[in-house]
Amino acid sequence: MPEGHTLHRLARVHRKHFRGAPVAVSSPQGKFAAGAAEVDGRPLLRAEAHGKHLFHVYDRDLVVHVHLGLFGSFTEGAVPVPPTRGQLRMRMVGEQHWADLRGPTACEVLRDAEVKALRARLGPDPLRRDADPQRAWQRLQRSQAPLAALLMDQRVISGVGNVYRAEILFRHGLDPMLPGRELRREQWDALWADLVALMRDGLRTGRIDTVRPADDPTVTGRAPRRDRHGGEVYVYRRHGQPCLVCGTLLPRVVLAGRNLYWCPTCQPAATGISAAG
DNA sequence: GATCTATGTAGAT
DNA sequence: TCTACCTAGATCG
Repeated sequence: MPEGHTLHRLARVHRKHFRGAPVAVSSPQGKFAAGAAEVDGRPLLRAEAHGKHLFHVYDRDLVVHVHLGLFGSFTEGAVPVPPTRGQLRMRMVGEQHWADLRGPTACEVLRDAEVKALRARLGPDPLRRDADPQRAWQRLQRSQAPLAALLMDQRVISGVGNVYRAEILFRHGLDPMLPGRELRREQWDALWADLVALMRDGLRTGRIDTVRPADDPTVTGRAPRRDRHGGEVYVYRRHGQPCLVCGTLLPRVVLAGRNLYWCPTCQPAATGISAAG
C-alpha cells in the first residue's frame, strides 16, 4: 500500500526494530544478493523516508534504497524468522525482529552522492519537517499541466499517490483537469495544509481516511462500508457508486496511464465565467 | 488454472 | 503515449 505515509511508517518501524544493532541482510530470491552482501552484518545507523523512497543507512556510502513501486511490500515480525516463501527480495534479521521485502521496483545499495542526487529530484514531502511548499507552488505556477498530473509528479510534490490525489482534489472541490497555473494561492495553501494533515493521519493510523465526519455514510444514514484498501474515502475506486455528498454516479477515466476518480458535480470544470475573470 | 488488478516509475517511441 | 517490470491476492471459468 505504498503512498508516502506507508514509507514513513516503515522507516519508523525499521528504526525501532533495527537501529543501532547488527542486521543480517540477505536476498533469498537472489536479485539483491550482491547488495545484501555489502551491508550484511552491519548496524543500521538510520532509516528515513522521502516521498515514496525509503533509505536504510548502514554507512555514508552504504545506503539501501527501496522503492516499493505499485505492489512492493514489507512484512515484519518478531523472531524466530518464518520459513522463506515466495519471491523474497530482501530479508533483514535483527536481534529481536525480522522484515521481509517483496516485489519492490527498486532495492539497491547507493552511495551518499547517489542518494543526494535522487533526493534533489524530489519535490517537498508533506510528511517531512524540511518540506518547503513554496517550491511546489512555483512549479504549479509555471505549468499548464492538469492538477491531477501535477499532484502525482514526484518532482512537484513527493509522497502523493493515486488515493491522496483523488481525495485531496475532491475535498477542495477542484477540477482534476484545472491547469496548475490557474490554481490560486489561497487554494494551494489550503491544499498543502490539508495534505499535511491527511498524510499525518495516514502515518498515524496506517490507513487513508479522508471522509469528514459530516459526510460519513454511517452518520448520514447510508449503509456502513469499508473500501477494499482499508480506508474510508470519497471517490477513490468508487466509480459506479453515488457520490457521498451529492449522489452523482462517480465516473472513472484513465489519465496518463492511471485511473482518475472524481465527482464532476462537486468538482466542476472551470467555465467561461472564471476565464472571463 | 487462467486472468485481472493494483496506493508506481523509467525508458523508449 | 506506449511498454516493461516488480508480486500476490481477488475474481472468473
